[in-house]
Amino acid sequence: MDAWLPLAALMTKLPAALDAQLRRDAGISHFEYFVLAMLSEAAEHTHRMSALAERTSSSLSRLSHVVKRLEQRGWVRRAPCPADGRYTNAILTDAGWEKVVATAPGHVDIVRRLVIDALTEEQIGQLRDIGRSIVDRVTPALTAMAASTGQVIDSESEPDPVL
Amino acid sequence: MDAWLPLAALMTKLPAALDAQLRRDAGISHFEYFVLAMLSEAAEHTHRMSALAERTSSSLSRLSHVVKRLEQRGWVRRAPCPADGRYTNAILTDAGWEKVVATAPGHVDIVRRLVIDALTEEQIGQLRDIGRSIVDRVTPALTAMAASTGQVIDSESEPDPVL
DNA sequence: AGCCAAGACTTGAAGCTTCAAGTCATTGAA
DNA sequence: TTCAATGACTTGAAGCTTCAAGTCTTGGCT
Repeated sequence: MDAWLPLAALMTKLPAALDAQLRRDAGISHFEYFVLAMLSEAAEHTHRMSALAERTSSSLSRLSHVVKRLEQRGWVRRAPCPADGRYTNAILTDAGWEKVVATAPGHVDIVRRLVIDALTEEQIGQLRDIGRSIVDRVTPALTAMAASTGQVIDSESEPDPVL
Repeated sequence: MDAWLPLAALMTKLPAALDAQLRRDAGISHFEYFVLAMLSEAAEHTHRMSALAERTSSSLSRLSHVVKRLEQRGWVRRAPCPADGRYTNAILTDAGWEKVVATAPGHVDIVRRLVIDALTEEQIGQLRDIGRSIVDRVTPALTAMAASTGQVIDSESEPDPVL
């Protein structure tokens, strides 16, 4: 409880703060920014939708809706993958690149102020390790739960550490 | 970046995992559970709406909508505060109490498995301190941003550490 | 060749959150 | 006393996410 309550508070408040800054200063949500940022780092400013969903930890459905909105705003365009027509590529436009360049400094600044500056050098290292450990547990659990909708966890007979 | 990326991943995936477990096993969202849990810990199983919003880190509007749904499901009821008619009390019903009692073990179990068991004793202590430090920074920043909608952060002329 | 199964999205509807107004009770000033 | 002003919600609409189907392409089987 001692450690869980602060973490629970963190998980609700920090995303809210990041969202508020981006919405106020750039008119986009944190998730929209994150999608643009991931595309800006990709080779050719291009990503398959499924790979982008993976990188942004989102469902394909959510990503599809968001990319449609970003497309309407002129920051992204979509094209079927020339090599394999089953895939769709999301491509950052020039306007999209400029949006990222204009928006990134303010975002980086608030992350630094709210997270990095709140901690000592030592704590930053601890946070990295703790974050990785938890994410490594959560990721397979999330996959397992998506696969077993409607079932109840049986912690007695199921020694699998995943859940 | 080293520490930020794991934290960003944590903030999207851990809430998703908790939500999935509660939705699957109890048919409620994590936020709905949290509201019921806070009420179950309160004296008389009662809280003013504004105090409950504070404790759950949510807006009054969001809480109002959620409590309405919980009321429709019979787990909560609302009554104006006898002492001061401006306030509204949210009160956990007997059925609501039973819902919490039935739901808590599964939720506690998954938090333990995903968070606590992923860490050493030492890391749990570190996480508590890190979480508190960040939340202490984020909370006033969030308040400040709510108050200054539409304005741009000026990091040069504004030495205030809040943002 | 023809078909079917699998994978990769896309879409429409339903549910939840946010935003902007609106309502109601109480306090304080004229 | 009367009447803003404040504070505490509540509500309806708009926007975003999730869920369940539906579409389209490719690879493999016959």
